[in-house]
Amino acid sequence: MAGMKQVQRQTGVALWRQIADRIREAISSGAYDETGMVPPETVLALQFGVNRHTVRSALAALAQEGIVRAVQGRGTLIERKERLNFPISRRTRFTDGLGDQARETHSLLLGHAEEAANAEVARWLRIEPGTPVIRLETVRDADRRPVARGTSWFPAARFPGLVETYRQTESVTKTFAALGLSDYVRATTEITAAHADSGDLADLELTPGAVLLITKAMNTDLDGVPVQYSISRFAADRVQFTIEN
Amino acid sequence: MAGMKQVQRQTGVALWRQIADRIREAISSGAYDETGMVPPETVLALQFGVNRHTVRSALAALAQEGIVRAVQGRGTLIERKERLNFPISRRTRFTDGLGDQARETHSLLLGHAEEAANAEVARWLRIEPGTPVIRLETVRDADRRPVARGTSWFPAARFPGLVETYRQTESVTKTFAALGLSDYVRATTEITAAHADSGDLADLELTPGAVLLITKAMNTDLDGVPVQYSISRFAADRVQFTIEN
DNA sequence: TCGAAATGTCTATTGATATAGACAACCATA
DNA sequence: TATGGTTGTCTATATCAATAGACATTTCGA
Repeated sequence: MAGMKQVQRQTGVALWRQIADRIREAISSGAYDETGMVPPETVLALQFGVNRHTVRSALAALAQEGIVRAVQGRGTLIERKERLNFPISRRTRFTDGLGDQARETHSLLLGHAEEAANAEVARWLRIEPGTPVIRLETVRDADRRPVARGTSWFPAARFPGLVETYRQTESVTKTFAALGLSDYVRATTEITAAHADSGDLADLELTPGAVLLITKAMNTDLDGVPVQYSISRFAADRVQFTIEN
Repeated sequence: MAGMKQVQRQTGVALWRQIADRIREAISSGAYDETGMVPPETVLALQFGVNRHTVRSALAALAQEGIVRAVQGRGTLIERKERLNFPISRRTRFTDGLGDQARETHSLLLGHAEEAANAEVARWLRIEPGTPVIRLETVRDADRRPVARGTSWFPAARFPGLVETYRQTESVTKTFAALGLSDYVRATTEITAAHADSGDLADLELTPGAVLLITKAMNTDLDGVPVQYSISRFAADRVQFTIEN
């Protein structure tokens, strides 16, 4: 069964990085749950058909991410393996959706602006291009680990003081409530995937080549009037989405 | 504005591949729609802060994928930029969902087997582990381009002759209809993202490091009894999902 | 306490990646 | 048809990625 877990050569992605990605995936899928450890370097080298030093480079990268910890004489221990689940439904809310999956969640406001809606934002919010909108740039953490970074736009006229309220509540739901919108629903969600860009790498503490799940979502009030359009970029190795119909 | 589009060095992902991924993304987002061409190599080299030869490696990779075509003396033309949209709803069907986005769709049956349900399949189909199930391995094309590869499981007792029917109809919906199940609904969809593995690279004609959207989906009959569980792996640069609530 | 098994460190060599510069070939158009 | 702008090709060099082998160090159990 040697060489079963194949890697590709000469493709612009270093073998050690491909192997790191495979092991990370294997860890989060529970493949090593019995021992709580990654197989020995020599075994992995045999499985992937590469030199032991190449495996060591991969494990060093995972150690850097805090996923594993090597102990001389014992082996390489798994430190962390969770993947958060986000339900997507008419009632989708970021923090509530996490439920008891995280003990602690935070939303850090990176920046904000009041600006004129561009064509895309105007289309989603169903307003005229050029209408004033408020833009928020946020990073969301769960248990001190960044999970997603996002940009949200809101019609400016409807939500005066939104920025300050959001900064205090760290919650869109609470901000809406404080500004007189007691309930809202998720109308549309688009999901794509892509590689992380340099901004993602910094904000989400990722390594290049990392995979993102990207959502474009629109929320409306109970009359169907759009109140929020947001683009969120999730670290794909930390989350999954669930849709119940 | 030089060096605006940043790339990361010494991270196991070659610069030319990072740049290829960025340009691919820029193309599909319509950034170069005005000219129908990629900017000149010297301009890209300046933007990314790399040598022109490095940009050429990236463009060569995109040409290999059929996304661009370089013409000496003129520039590098964009050949293809589409991204298919898959609506996910209670009525989700693969081929119908594509609507008029593709002129021609195919489903190639790679393999099939009758086997005992493992723990995961049993849980999703709500049957006892060990119950006989039929497994289908398929690759789906749209306009001659592979879009997704998938594995589906069906309760064997309920659908005798399923394999032969599917091979003829190339459609789950038509197969169900032929076997007496006139209608069904999508109950649950889980979405994750990951890097392509070696099987994906071959079946979907991808290059290593490519990004996949992965769905685990369960369909039921109108009484809520599971009739199909499937894991599908979509080439992320060719598709997006839309959820309407 | 010895030995097996595991990670840590070092040297050396080869091939892929990236930079640098120069010039050829080709296209559109003024 | 001359020119500027573009892609194509070649040489040379430095650095990173990967292989190979040897041996040290640590842990754990027989």
